[in-house]
Amino acid sequence: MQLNKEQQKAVLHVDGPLLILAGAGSGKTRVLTNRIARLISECNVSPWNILAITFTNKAADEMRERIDDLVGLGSESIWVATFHSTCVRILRRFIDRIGYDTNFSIYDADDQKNVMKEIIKRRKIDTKMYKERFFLNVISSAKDELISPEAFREQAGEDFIRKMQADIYEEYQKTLQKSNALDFDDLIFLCVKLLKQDKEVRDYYQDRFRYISVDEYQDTNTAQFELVRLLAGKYKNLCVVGDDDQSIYKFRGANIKNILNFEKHYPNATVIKLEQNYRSTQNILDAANAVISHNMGRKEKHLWTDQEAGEKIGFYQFDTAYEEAEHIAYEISSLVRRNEFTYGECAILYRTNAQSRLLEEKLVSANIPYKIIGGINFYSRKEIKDILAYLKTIENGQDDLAVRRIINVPKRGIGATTVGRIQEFADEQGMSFFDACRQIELIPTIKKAAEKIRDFANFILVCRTQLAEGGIEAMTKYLLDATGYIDDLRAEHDEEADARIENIEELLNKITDYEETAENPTLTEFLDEVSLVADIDNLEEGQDYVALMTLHSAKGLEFANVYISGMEDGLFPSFMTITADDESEMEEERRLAYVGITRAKKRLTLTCAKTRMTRGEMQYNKVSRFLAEIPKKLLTGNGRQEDALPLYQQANRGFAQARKSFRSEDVYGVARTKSSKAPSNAPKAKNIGNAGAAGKPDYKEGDRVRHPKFGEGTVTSMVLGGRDYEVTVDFDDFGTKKMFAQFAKMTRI
DNA sequence: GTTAGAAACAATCCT
DNA sequence: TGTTTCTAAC
Repeated sequence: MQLNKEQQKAVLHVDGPLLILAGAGSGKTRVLTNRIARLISECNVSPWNILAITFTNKAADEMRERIDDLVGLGSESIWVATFHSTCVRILRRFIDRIGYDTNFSIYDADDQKNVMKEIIKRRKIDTKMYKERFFLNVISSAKDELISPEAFREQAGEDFIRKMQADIYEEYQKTLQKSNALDFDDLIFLCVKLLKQDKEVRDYYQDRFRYISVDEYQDTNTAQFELVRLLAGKYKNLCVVGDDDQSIYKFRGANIKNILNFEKHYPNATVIKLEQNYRSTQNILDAANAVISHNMGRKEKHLWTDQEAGEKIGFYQFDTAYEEAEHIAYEISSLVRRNEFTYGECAILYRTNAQSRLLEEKLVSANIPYKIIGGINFYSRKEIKDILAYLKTIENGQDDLAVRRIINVPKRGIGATTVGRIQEFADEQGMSFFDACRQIELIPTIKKAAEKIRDFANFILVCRTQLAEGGIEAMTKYLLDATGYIDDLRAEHDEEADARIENIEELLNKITDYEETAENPTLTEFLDEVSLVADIDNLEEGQDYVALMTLHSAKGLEFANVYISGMEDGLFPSFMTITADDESEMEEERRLAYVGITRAKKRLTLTCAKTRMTRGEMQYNKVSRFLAEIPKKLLTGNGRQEDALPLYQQANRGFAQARKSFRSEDVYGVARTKSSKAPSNAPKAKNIGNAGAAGKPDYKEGDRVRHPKFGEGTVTSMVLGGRDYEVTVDFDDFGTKKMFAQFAKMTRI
């Protein structure tokens, strides 16, 4: 495919700041990659001097691949990375210049919460009034805005609450520093601090990165803006790509002004608009344009396509969310059967992760292969976090949180009281928790547990030797063996434990894979990679399954056939948005709708339900107001736009209070009953996509089996059809179901 | 110190 | 409804 005029103009631009306003589906990645390739082949730029920043690893990998294809030899020295991994790489080299150790740990949301919990306990703050989340949010937005604890205190003045927040921010930051740990926001914040403070480091990177590109620029926050400004400070060969209409990350500090005011920040900037859409049909594009046109204060764009109108947009309304999910599953099933789409071409999008459950259930019973992107990250599962805490302890003994997590896992008879005493001693002496463990005989209050603690500390030291001698994989295997972690799980003999074992094996695979592919594998680097994976990174292309994800995760992706479910006022736009007295929040929500609609290439279906269970409560929602914004002639299906709040009433804020909400008992007059005893909270072992290798199932006709969703049942028939067994099971609580063995995660009992 | 069962609480969206 | 925290009993 040829580049169009505007695309060419962007590709040919070499020196000076460049802003590319790229509408949805306008081929921005092509432009970015082609421009970089040309810099090298035509303009004599060394690959070593090029930096390309993205937001997700997936985007980075994709860009890397495409650049590799274009550039060939030498492309490996181009620095293509996410904001966070870029900062980690810089900090791993130079952070010792600002008071941390270069083998710092990275704390995830869970770790942050634990740190905050302790601070709150120590300060005897009433958790009813102030929750951990509240303070963490305050701290996070402060860091996004590059406000240090000191600056925060200054700004607080005499305000009581602000002063309390300042105290907590300061203590939180001290705790992290003492553990030699950085949270996600620190990665950017401290990198900016380093570059600002240290001229030598700044000069080094400014000189190295002569050509910088930033993708999804509309999502940058103040800290990221500053980082880019510092890096590009010398040569100012900065190319940013973005679309203000797709700015959907205000809640994590994204500042839309970064893109809107680019020309002010970089006065001689060239601006290029990419307005031809190569992705969607005219109808889809018309709907997207109609919705987004209700926003004020955007950069005017005229997205157009030379594709034909295509199918109308489906709009379906159901009585319950149950039926909604059923319909989607049924439709996908028949479209695939008629060879109109493959599973891999279909995606189901929703506003909140919680909506995935129902959809999942219906896809399972319709035998549709699927993969849920997001929800619980693989690396935040209990068993994985345990093992990683061991690895972190081995890597960085100062990481108190990691040490305390595993000191009694598996059970070593070291309880909360003992841990408390060690911590107390460590605090008094100003040493780390692990160092206190190593000198346990100095702690007078500990007698009985002393030996156990000594054993634990010695064990960690042995692991360190193992690591040095045999590498990560060998050491981890030794560790699992010596602690009996897997044996303990195996002894539990239930499917939940089995799933955990599988997850650990998966982790081992990742370690092996890492050690085989990395140039110079180190435990630190492995832990970095693990800490920085996003859910969306797990979506593999070319796999034949339906993708389920939130609208946020879907940004940057495209699918031939897209469903947006839960198009209801109160869900999408969210209840929070409707009740907030801030029109800009509604605009952000509308941009999210725009992002969702523009994901579709050929076929788009919007669905909603009149009733929906949320947190055990029955909710009655109107049709989403965004549906009222789509011209009627573009729609087909049983949905009634009239059931949405009419446009002229949408400015009226009073109605939110009138929303009705009953407890389910009140509606049906029945108490809630316990359903089947199948543990629905069992960790989902592996997602369907990986299950392909499964051979013959270990059950046969007449066997009793257990299914994660449907509980126990009896196998009534098993037929080999196509490439997999078709199993029919008579479930005790759910009746008879027919499914493919490969996708039904059933075990014999 | 450990465990199970009950009570309390909670969800936007993400690197 | 699903998950975390609290409490009591071993």
